Amino acid sequence: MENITTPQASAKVLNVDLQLCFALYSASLSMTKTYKPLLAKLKLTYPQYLVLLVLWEKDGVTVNSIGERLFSDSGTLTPLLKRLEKLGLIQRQRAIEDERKVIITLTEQGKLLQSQAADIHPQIACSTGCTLTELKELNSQLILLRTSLINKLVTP
Amino acid sequence: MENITTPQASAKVLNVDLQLCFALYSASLSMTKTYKPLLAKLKLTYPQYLVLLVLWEKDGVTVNSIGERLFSDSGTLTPLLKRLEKLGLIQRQRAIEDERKVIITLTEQGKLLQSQAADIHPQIACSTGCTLTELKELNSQLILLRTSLINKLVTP
DNA sequence: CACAACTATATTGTACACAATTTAATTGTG
DNA sequence: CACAATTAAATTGTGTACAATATAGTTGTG
Repeated sequence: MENITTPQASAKVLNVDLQLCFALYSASLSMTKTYKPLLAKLKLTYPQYLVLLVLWEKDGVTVNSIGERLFSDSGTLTPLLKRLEKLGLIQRQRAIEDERKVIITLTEQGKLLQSQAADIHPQIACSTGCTLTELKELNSQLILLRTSLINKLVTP
Repeated sequence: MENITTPQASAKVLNVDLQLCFALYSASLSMTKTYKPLLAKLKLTYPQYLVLLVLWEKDGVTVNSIGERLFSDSGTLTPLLKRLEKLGLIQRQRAIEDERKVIITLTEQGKLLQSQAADIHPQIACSTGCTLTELKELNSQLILLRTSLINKLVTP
């Protein structure tokens, strides 16, 4: 029977390698580093790539809807989207029916990038050293975890 | 039999929710957000907390050794450590035997913080909605993933 | 229709993350 | 011992992440 209040147990719990948070954090950063050289060929950063993934699915959407999809807000997205605009990949224009909204649309160049990006995912999947089944399993576990954490945040 | 080259399969693979990278990224950000209010009470950020976890295990170490442990470099650590110094939690001093090295030592205040931080991990574990077994399992899967990714980075 | 409340995005400021470069100290070689 | 190569940190510059605030447009209510 473990007693969490003993100094030994407390030290264990404070060991960085035993904390899921750190595994998550370092694995996420490693993943970003793995993407970096592949995305550099397309002159994209990893968060920019995520935004494009969302837009390739469906564009002509608001900043907010991208933010909901990616769990980020305008403070992050506005400058990021301006960089994508400067790269000529998207267009930003105020909605006519509600000028508070900014509609993000892919340019032809932005649409064309999709086919070039298609190579990336399989290469990453290979770098993980996991089988497709393992990847799917880990993916759904992480989504469950994320959902729990977010729910605890909203209603603590 | 799946053929990855069909437009359908390609669209699937480009769906952001199906990509492990995004699950990892968003779960990691959610985790950081969960820690934020708890760490705010100690006036710490999440990366600062990670550095302290390493130091609580063993202090009197170089910047580099902290970096190896946390997979980060001096560009990130130098300013972070200066902030911890300003908070009075650590001391930074050049090693006598090799003045290129900077030795990081916990102050008394920095050591005292450990007991206050002990509450945090159990609270996070609770927010994940996972059992201890599930947490350990996910943790080791993520460490394996990280190792694979880093190995592929070094020797591509 | 005036006007408060709300909504969508933008801006500002702090703190990473990380590549690239610089600085200073140390080590290996002739 | 001189000096090139190496090493450890620090610095610089770009790109997020995110809280807090500001701005501008819209909607609901009397």
